[in-house]
Amino acid sequence: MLKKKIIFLLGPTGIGKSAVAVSLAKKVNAEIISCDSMQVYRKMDIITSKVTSGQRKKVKHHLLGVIDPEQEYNVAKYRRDALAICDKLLAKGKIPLFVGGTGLYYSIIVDGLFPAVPQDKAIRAKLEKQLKLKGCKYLYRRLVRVDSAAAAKIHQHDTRRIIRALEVYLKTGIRISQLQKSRVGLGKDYALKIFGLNSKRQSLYAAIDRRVDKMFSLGLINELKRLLKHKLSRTAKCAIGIRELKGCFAGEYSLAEGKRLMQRNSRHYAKRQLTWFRKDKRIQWININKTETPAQIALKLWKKLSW
RNA sequence: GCCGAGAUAGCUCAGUGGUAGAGCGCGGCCCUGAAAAGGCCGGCGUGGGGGGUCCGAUUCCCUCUCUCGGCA
Repeated sequence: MLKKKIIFLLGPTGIGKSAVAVSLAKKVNAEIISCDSMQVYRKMDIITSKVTSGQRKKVKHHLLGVIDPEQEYNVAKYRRDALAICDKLLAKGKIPLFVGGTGLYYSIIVDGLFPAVPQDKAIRAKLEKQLKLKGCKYLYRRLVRVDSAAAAKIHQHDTRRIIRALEVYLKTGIRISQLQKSRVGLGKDYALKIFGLNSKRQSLYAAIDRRVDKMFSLGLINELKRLLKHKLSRTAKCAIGIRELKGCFAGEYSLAEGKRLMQRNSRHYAKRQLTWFRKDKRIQWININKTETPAQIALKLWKKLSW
């Protein structure tokens, strides 16, 4: 039996994935599923560089602006939502084209997520209180006692992961290091084609800087002022630009400085994305140069789509 | 032209008579319910050129070059 096809288009922020994706999707009768932790939010169009409504008319996009910024969102929700859409597309004969730069979201789609241990607010609150009172070393030592395998992988300053590992253990009595061994991805049942877009670091960084400039000319400030009237969830407020520009609004530094920080943090983010993707040997990398149009790049990808 | 200040890591600068550091930048890495988050690691640089003093100079002295400020 022929396996059903799924395509992934990955790459760092600002590389130009979105435009290429639209062009590719038209060629192969695909619909796009965003693989981006921030573009899921409503009212955050400019700040997250969502594709224009014009492009959305050409190809159907999923998981763009579907969550209110007051709501929290996370990997588990993404996996649930994305796979539901993926199934629907496959059922009607469309190819799902995952496009984005959130490495973890990509990974839990392709490789799976370990059995559900949702957050537990009460346990978290307790752990966070202990963190404040006794410091991260105390929590780390606790983790070493209950799950030394997890502790060996987590740095003692990485409080987020220490807390999660403890949370999982306290809630279920099972070690997170044990649970992490069982994950089921798509690879077995589907034919996956995974592309990564990259370019010279220098031109990537230049593109990122330019894109931030463009956000400002598109009305970033107004969008943000409107957005900040809402109480943002702790996930939504992580989008690059919010923290940076809040400082300007508070009069701590100039707008120019805020923009500089946005550009710098976006560059750092791109670098981390590349580190994440680099170790995944399934990705077929396409190096692009600035003279190529999205359509030309899409054509290149299309030619590599022999299933 | 004269007076003053300076010339040290890609940038801004600190410091010391026994061959150098900090921030930023930059690079590498980790990653399973916050992931655009969070965490870790990485600095041999002709200490502007030349000469002198000294066991030894980036550090003291002389000189040249350049930069900045002031005066003409």
